[in-house]
Amino acid sequence: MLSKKTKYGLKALIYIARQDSTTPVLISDISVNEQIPKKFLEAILLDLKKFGILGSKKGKGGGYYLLKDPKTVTAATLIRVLDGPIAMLPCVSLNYYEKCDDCPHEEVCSLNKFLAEVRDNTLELLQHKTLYDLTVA
Amino acid sequence: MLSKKTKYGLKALIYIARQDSTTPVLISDISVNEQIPKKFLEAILLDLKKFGILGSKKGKGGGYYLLKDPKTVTAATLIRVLDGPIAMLPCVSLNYYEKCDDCPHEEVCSLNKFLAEVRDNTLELLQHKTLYDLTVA
DNA sequence: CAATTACTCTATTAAATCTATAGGCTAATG
DNA sequence: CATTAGCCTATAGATTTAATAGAGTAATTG
Repeated sequence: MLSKKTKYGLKALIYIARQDSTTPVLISDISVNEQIPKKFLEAILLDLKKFGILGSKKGKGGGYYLLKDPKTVTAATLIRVLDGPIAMLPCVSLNYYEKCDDCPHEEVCSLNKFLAEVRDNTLELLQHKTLYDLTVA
Repeated sequence: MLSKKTKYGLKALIYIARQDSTTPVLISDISVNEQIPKKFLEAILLDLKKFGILGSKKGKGGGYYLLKDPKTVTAATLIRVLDGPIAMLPCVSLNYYEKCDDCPHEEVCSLNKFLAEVRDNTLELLQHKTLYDLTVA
């Protein structure tokens, strides 16, 4: 299951992507309209800024805005940034790989093989769905 | 990500399914060979028993054994029993559905629509992979 | 029938993660 | 220079995860 952080983050991004891209969007605006706790949202947006997805502007007329074309931002990227690994086990993660303590031979572990298949299957979908797709759906 | 409980449970089931089905398998046997903390494993197997997947026998010659044909037990069922929902959000879960507090109109929520698609995609794979498949892979 | 074996039940706990809030600070605008 | 709005640090409650301890119960076997 995705964390609330991830759900909030995705909703916020969709919200921002749907607005007129020439003016920044207020945190409080998103908070009210998407029913996301404001302070929690602040932290999430800051995170998305650190990863280069959002930019921000302080002071009057400030707020958050997209740094990238929504058509180039995939759901896979967003979920990884917000939630972490997409894979079901660390030993099968492409971006957050970790060996299992148990499991002496990963190459012949049937669970590993199976979950790699699940990962590829999910990734195929997540990598072709963009933020833009989510704004028009 | 799957919990360790789930990983251990799946490994234990695969281990049991690979043994001669006429004699029960010892907890300690599984624990040693699959490197799973014994006490933790006890609780997991008990869980799988409650859900009717495993049966058990006490005393000498006792242990755990499958109650079902491995070809009829799907990965989807096992993950649900051990880990819970397969869906990425409660509002998109078939077996553990819960409405989002935020989100006034689920029908027009693009996140809901998208994650339902992800769920169907994953389920398609998980429902066709059986415990038997995992034992021979 | 008693000793042994092996699963069962209850309880507890340490650690990690998630969710959320508080309050002061800094930068931009007009 | 006052106001606006994001930034930073700290904290904290709740929940979940992972694991352990120890006594209890049922089945087998000699």
